[in-house]
Amino acid sequence: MLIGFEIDYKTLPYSRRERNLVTQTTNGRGPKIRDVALHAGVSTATVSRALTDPASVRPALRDKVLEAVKALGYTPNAAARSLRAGRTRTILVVTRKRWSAPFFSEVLNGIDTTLARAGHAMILGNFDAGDRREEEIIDMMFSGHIDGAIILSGIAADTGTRSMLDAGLPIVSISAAVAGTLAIVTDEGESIVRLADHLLDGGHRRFLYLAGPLGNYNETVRWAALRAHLAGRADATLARIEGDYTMPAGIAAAKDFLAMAERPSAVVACNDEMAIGFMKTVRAAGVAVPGAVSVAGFDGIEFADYCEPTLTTIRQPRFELGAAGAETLLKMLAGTMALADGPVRLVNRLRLADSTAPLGAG
Amino acid sequence: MLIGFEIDYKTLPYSRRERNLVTQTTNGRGPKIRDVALHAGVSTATVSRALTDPASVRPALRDKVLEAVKALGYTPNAAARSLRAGRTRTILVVTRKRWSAPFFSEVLNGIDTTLARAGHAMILGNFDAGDRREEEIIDMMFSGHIDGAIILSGIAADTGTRSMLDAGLPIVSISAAVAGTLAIVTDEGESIVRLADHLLDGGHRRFLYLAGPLGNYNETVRWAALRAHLAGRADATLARIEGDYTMPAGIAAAKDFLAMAERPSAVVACNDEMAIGFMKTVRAAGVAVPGAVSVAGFDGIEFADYCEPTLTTIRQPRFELGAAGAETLLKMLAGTMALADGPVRLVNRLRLADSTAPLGAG
DNA sequence: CTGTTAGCGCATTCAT
DNA sequence: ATGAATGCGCTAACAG
Repeated sequence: MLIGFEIDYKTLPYSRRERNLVTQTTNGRGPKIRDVALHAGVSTATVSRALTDPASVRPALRDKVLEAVKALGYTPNAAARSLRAGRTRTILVVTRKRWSAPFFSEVLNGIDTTLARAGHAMILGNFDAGDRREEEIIDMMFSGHIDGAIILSGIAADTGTRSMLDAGLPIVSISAAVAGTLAIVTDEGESIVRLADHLLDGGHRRFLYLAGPLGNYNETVRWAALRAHLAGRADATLARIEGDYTMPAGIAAAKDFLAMAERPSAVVACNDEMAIGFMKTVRAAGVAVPGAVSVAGFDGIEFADYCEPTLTTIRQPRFELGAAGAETLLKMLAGTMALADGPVRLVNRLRLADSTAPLGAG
Repeated sequence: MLIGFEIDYKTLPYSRRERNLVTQTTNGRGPKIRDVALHAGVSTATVSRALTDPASVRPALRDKVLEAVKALGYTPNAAARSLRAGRTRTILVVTRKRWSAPFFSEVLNGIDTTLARAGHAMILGNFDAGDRREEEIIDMMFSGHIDGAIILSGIAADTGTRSMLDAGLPIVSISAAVAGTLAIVTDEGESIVRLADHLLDGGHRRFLYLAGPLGNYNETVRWAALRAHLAGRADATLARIEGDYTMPAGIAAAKDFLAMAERPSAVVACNDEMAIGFMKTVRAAGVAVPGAVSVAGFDGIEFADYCEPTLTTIRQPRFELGAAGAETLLKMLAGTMALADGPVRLVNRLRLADSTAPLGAG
C-alpha cells in the first residue's frame, strides 16, 4: 500500500495530467458542462453562452468560464448538442464503389477543406445500387445524423421504397447533375466541342469515341455534344466503343480498334483512364501515338502528365468543384441559397499535350 | 375550394405519399418513437425493444410495431440514440492533405466496406500539423461524436496541449505504426530486401534510393532495411536523394541523377509516384529504362501497370489493410481485442515488370 | 447580463 | 413480456 505517494505532475506527459483532472469531476466519462459551471462558480447556462456566444457574457465571467474549460479539459458533448439544437454540423458525402479515385479524391479534398473551415464534419458513404448500404445511406438522411448531403455518385440512393431526396434535407450534386439537387457542373459539352475542333483543325475526320457507362450523366452530355458537333460536318465520321471509365476498358477498346479495317485517326475518350489504357495497348501493338492515331482524354487527372505520351485532355477544376459544392450546401443550410439558384457551372480548360498531332504529322 | 378532392396515392411518387403520412404525426419534423407507439397501440419502450432487440418482444406485438414503423416511415433519431447509449457507431478516419490518393483511396474503400457491414459510419478528416483543423480533430475525439479512430496520416493529431491519443478511445493506425495505437502494417522491410536481392541477382551493385519525407514511418523502415541489407555487401554502393512521395519529387531526383558523374544502375524509390516521375524524366533525357538504369517503386498503385515501362514494385494489399484496420477497431470496441494484441502484419508481394532488368541486358 | 427550468428523443431501469 | 418513469448533456425560454 502506497501512502503519501506523490506524483510529480510536471514530469508527467500532459495526457496523464489531464486524465487525472478528468477524474476529479462528477463521473467517469469526462467533464460535463455542470462540472465547468461548478468550477467557475456560474450556472450551466453561462458556460453554454460563454462558449457559443461569448459576446453575451461579461468579460470577467467569460474569462473565468474559459479558464475552467481549459483547466478541466472540457469539450461539449456532440450528441447532446445535436439533440438540443436539431442540427449536427455534419454533412454526408456519397460516392460509388467504382469511382475514379484520381478524379474524386481531389474533389473530396475541396469539400473537406471548405466544410472544415465552417466547422462541419464529413461522413463518407460508398454505395452501389442494390446493396444494403444504399438503405443505410437513406436511413442516415432521415435519422437526423446529418444536415445535408453532397452527391458524387451521379445518382441518388433510392431503394424504390424511398429515396435520399425525400428526407427534405438540402442536397448538392457535384460533377453530375442529379434531379432534385442543386448541381455543380462544368461546361463539359462545350469543352469536348473545343477538343473536337482542335482535332478537326489538325485535319482529322475519322473519329472514335470511347464511351463511359450507359446512362451516366457525364457520358450522356459528352457524347451528345460530340455527336451533335460532328454531325454538322459532312466529311466527319464518328464511331463509338462502350466502356466503363476504367483503364482495362481502355485496353478492351484498343483491341477493338486494332481489329478495325479502317482505323479512325482521332480517339476521344470519355475520361483519362480509358485513354491511358487505350494508348498503352495500341502502342504495344506498334501503333504510334500520335503518329498513327491521336488520343485525347477527359478530366485532367495528374497521371495525364506522366503517361506515355503525355495526354491531351480537358482539365476539370476538381478542387474547385468540391469547394463550390460545399460552399453551396453551406449556403443552402444558411438559407441564403436555394435549389432554384442552381445549377452552378464551372469552366474546364483544354490542355494540349503530346498524344495529339495534326493528321499525317507526329 | 376543393371539396371531396381525392388524391390517388397510387399514382403519386412514393416520396409524396410518405411526406403525407409524416405530417399526420405530432410535429413537423418527422415521426418520433411516441408516434410509432401510439400508432401500434404499445408503449415507447416496446417500440424501442422491437427495434433494438426484437427477440425480447412477443411476435404479435413486434409485427404491429414494425408495421407502424413502416407506415409512418420512422427512423430513430441518431443524436438521441447516441446521447442515451453513449456511443455513436461513428468512426473517425484521419488523413493528411498531401496523401497519396492512388494508395489510400483503396485503403479507405476497405475501411468503408468493413465499417458499413457493421453498421458504422465513417467521418473523414484531413489535417496537417499546425493548422486549425488539427485542433478540431482532437476536439472530435473528446466530444463523444465518435467511438474510435483510424489513423492514415502516419502521425497522431497533437497540438502540444493535447493529443488525440488522450481521449481514451481505441485507435488503429494503418500502414504506419503510431505509438499508442494498434498498428496494421506490412512486412515492408523484408519486402524491400527481396527487391534489392532481385536487383543484386541481376548484377546491380550501384544503387540509388529515392527517399520519402524525413521522419515518415515508411520512409524510415524502408531505408533502414535497404541500407542494412546493402551494407552487408562489400561491393554494393547506395546513394540517396530526398523526396516527398510526389511525382514532381521524382522529376527533381531524376535531374540530380542525370547530373551524377557515375550514375547508379538501379534506382529504388520509396513509392511508385516518385519512381514514375523519375522514369519519365530520365527517358526524356535519353536514358533508357531498364537499358541504362533499372527503376523500382513501392506500393503497387494501379498506374504502375500503365506507365512506360510498366513498373517493378512491391504491391501492398491496400484494400485488405483498410479492411483489417476497420475489423481490428471494431474488435477493440467490442472488447475482444486490445492494444497489446498488435501490431497486425500483412504481407506484400514483389511484382516484377519491365522497368528492371539484369545489368547490361535490357 | 445571469440563473432557473424544461425538454430535445431515445434506451433503460424498475415495476408489474 | 410489457409499461411508466428517469435521465443522457446540452441550449433556449423565461425570469429576474
